[in-house]
Amino acid sequence: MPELPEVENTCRDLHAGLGENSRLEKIEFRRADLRDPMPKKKLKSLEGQKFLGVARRAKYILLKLENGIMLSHLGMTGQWRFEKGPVQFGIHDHVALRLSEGKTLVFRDPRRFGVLDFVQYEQENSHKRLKHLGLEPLDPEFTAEALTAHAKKSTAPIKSLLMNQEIVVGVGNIYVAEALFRAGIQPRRPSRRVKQSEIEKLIPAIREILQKAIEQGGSTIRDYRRADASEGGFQDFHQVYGRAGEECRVCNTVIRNTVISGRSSFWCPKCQS
DNA sequence: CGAACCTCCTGCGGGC
DNA sequence: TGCCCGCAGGAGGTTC
Repeated sequence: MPELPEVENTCRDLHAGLGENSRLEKIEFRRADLRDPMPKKKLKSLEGQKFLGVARRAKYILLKLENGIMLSHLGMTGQWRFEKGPVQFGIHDHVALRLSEGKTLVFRDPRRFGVLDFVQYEQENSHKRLKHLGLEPLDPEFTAEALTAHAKKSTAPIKSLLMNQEIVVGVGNIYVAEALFRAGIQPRRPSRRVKQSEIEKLIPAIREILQKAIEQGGSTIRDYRRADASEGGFQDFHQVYGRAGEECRVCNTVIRNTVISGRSSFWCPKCQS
């Protein structure tokens, strides 16, 4: 489900909902594993500690407490939500963080592709889930030069290159489609054959799409919800994702869906070459 | 080695 | 109406 804009909004919601002085009173596990077994003991060691902040790295959420970091990934259907007072748990509510003032933060994840892990402060860059991550697309280090260096030596379709989290993070199946449309590049083009001038368009295209999506609260296709259970709004701005068979809003050509590495890939045959 | 494929899991929408 | 199939926003492991 969630790509950078959805994770970023989740982080902002968590930051706002936790406020200045929230404390983790208790963590309750309603099952033992998500994608992997959760490190119960290590996470329980965070009980009693204050939340110091919320950060995002790639599609990971870092809940920073006094003596360690709770790392979460939403997978396809993960969701954090705040509850006040007694909680009516659903079957897919797997973890509950009991906070001060009778508030609870609930992690729900029907497909259980999500992750909840523990990271020590010294391991922020060396933890196994964080150490292989590539550039943040909204950071200035994500440049045409940097992307070209990878593109030149890759035969993979440009779409796959952009979704490779070891190269650039946060871009998933929705936003790669939208960014390639904006840059006028076919998703199947071999990376090494994408011209320098096109890469130079791609960088701002990715940034602009992600920024706009963040501003709109992300895309709600099915499961994604903000921490207050409201929906995102960027799905209304999708130019190609999920629009196979419909007309391109720019040139009226019928949008196509091609399978690349087993994933749906939406594009306009006229606007993208 | 890189790239494609497979897998984990549940729910839902479309087609019959 | 009801059942079955295919597909879904991720990503790590396996295979070729």
